[in-house]
Amino acid sequence: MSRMAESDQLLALDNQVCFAIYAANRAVTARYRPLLAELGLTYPQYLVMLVLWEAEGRGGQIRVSDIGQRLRLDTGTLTPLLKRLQSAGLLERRRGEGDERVVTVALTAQGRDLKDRARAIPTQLLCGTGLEPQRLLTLREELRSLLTELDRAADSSAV
Amino acid sequence: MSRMAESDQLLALDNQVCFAIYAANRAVTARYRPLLAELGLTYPQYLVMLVLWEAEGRGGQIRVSDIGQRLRLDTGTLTPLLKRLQSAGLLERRRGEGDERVVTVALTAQGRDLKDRARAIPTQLLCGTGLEPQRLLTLREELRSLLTELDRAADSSAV
DNA sequence: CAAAACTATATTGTGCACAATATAAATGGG
DNA sequence: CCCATTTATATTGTGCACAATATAGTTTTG
Repeated sequence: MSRMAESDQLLALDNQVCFAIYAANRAVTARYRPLLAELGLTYPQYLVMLVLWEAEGRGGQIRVSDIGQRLRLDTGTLTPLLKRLQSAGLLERRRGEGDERVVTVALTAQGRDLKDRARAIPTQLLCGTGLEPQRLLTLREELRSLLTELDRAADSSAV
Repeated sequence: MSRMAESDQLLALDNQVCFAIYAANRAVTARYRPLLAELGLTYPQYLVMLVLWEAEGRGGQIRVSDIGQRLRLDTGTLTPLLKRLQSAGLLERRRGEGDERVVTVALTAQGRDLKDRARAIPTQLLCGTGLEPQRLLTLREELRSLLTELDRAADSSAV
């Protein structure tokens, strides 16, 4: 079939799982983009809002580092992103009373209300694509276990 | 189990396939980062080099738009990236002789030689993580078919 | 053949990601 | 108690992504 050397097959773009993930990730976020634009959100901002909406049921206060841990993002990403969400009026940032190092994030009424409009997003996305829910569930679990193994590998090679 | 409303389940972060892809993508590229740093490449630069190494077997000349089509990236991403690879001495960019609008990219000797060092990357990555090749193949195929269906959905809703 | 439409790349601006570093505050040991 | 260490966030700088627009060159069409 191919005249490529075996060692070259390992470098063929179509054989790279990493490229499949990379391309799929961008295709999926591109699919979200027009829907989220109606809410005035980017995709990473949407993920932060998901975390904040979840936190509502557990007191409503959450630290920047908690968001970072949940989304695996560092402050270099989150600080400016949260400031933009604050400018948009969706949340407030406050220094912790007890510990002055901590910054606590809390939704505003506007931020809470946005959840009602966001509820339509997952269904809209699914309907627009015609993807089978069961296949997506399988894919999600495989990606999750990939992530778990990458974490374990990273831990075992840590200093 | 959960006291969340059903409509809230759809917005739960852990139920989002999109977040699973997003997180997995960043974890995988993080895994590549130290290996690619030894070659002086970032992850997107590595992908471009894969395309160029493949093109070697077919004449060695490739247009910017060909790279863009293959990687699904636009010129706003590729132009500065290619300039950085050119500064690194890995490739040359030339205006097309026939059509002055076209920019052709060709590897330098140094760019071609880098392939020998890159061959170790896929194996190194696999060994470092202990992932089973068969599961990765399955995952890759599922991501590919997801991408195909997203493309079809995008086409059918196009103007 | 000239104007319009199209094509290929470049530029500009915004918003992530992440490394490296800075700053400030809390904590723990001598 | 004081200094070293640790912790939490912020800042800076580099490099993607992508929308919008610009520029230049080619093709099509009246």
